[in-house]
Amino acid sequence: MPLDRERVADTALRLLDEVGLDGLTLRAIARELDVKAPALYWHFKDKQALLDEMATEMFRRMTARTALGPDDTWQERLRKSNRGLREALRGYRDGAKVFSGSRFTELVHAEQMEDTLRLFTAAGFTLAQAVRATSTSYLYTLGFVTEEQGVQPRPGERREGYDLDERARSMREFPLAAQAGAEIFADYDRHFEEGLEIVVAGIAAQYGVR
Amino acid sequence: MPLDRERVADTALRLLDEVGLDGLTLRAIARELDVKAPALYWHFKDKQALLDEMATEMFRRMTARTALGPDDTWQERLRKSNRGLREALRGYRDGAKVFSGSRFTELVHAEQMEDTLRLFTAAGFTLAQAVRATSTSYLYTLGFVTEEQGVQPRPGERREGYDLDERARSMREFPLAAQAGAEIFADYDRHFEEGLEIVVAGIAAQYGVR
DNA sequence: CGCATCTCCTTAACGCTGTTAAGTGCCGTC
DNA sequence: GACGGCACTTAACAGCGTTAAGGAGATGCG
Repeated sequence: MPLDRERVADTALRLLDEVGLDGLTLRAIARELDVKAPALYWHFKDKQALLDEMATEMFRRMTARTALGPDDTWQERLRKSNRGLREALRGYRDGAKVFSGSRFTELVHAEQMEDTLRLFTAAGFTLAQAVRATSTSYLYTLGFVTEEQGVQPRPGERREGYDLDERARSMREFPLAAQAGAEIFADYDRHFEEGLEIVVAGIAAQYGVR
Repeated sequence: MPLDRERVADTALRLLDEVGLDGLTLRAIARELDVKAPALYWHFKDKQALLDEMATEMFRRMTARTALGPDDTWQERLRKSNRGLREALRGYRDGAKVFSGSRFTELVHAEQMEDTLRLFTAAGFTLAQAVRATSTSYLYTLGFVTEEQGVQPRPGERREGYDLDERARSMREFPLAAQAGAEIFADYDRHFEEGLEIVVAGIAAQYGVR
């Protein structure tokens, strides 16, 4: 049974989660598929094309896992989709890096986008406002998870060199900044939600839609 | 006259802007400095340490270029510092990627952070709120420029494969999403400002501070 | 002065990477 | 039964980050 793009992307995603983006070599992926590295070039024109397919697959799994109610308020839609995005990115080591460094190989996102834009315009937003609202929250989430995974590559795992006590000690001349450490490098779940609420509240305030 | 970390980082930043992160090899940096690649290991323990120094230098130049008034309102402070951050990141090809993939080698950011947190707490925010407000805008900006540079590596330059007409054509089943293209992939300056205003308004609304 | 030490760099090499070229076996069609 | 395309292998290439060993020149010290 021959390979296909999907099986390669699936295996590559599994491996990505184990070894991270640096360890994700074509030879390692090929080994996992019981094949030699150049075989991958039959299915992808280069490594970036494979990464693109991986990002696309991440998005597919996100939409499959995230149930979006058709009767959501725009606020709930924004919360659900951004939580879903965060979970999708956190689902793999370096997920945010891979995702933001790639482009979709298909129009997988058009349908969800259309649906959300319809919901927003029906709620009273102009199209431009709807786009601004959704991208702003999207970009926040992307930035958030990128930084989060810099400290915490996988949920529960912590990269070395982020010792809060030592940070506080070295910053003792800057008491507020020192104290802020606990507020920055811990409890990502709560902090993500708080930032998301800021964006949601900002959209409501800025565009006068509730 | 021997090398030092600063001259290496400075040259590496210049080269980064010319050739991008993929082309930024130790051999190329060394060549630019009239030196062989292993010489760099006298000044940096590995390539990541050099990238860290580059990010630190980017931050230094940002603070040097961005004048922050001591009597700013918190809104003006947030606008200024995030505009400054965006310009700093856009100042180099792949600037956002390098920046968000690195960690500072010194406490360069503690002073500005302290100052901003002081300003925010004086304006009525709790420390936790101040941190949430500043990080949310920071993460938005980081996400924004990361995506921006994916399409537009340098101001005025455009990566291939982002043809708006072709995108619209392929999405003709999804009219809103198709139309949204123009709203997403052009006029980054205005869109950055609008997103930033959303975040500012959200902070005011969420924490009841004006 | 003479010898040692430290600084800063070179030369040579290692294992690994993405990628290309050429070749090989298999399967369906004429 | 020859042919052609599919899906892969083998072999190789240039270039990568990195390490080991060594060497020239300044500096310190008896």
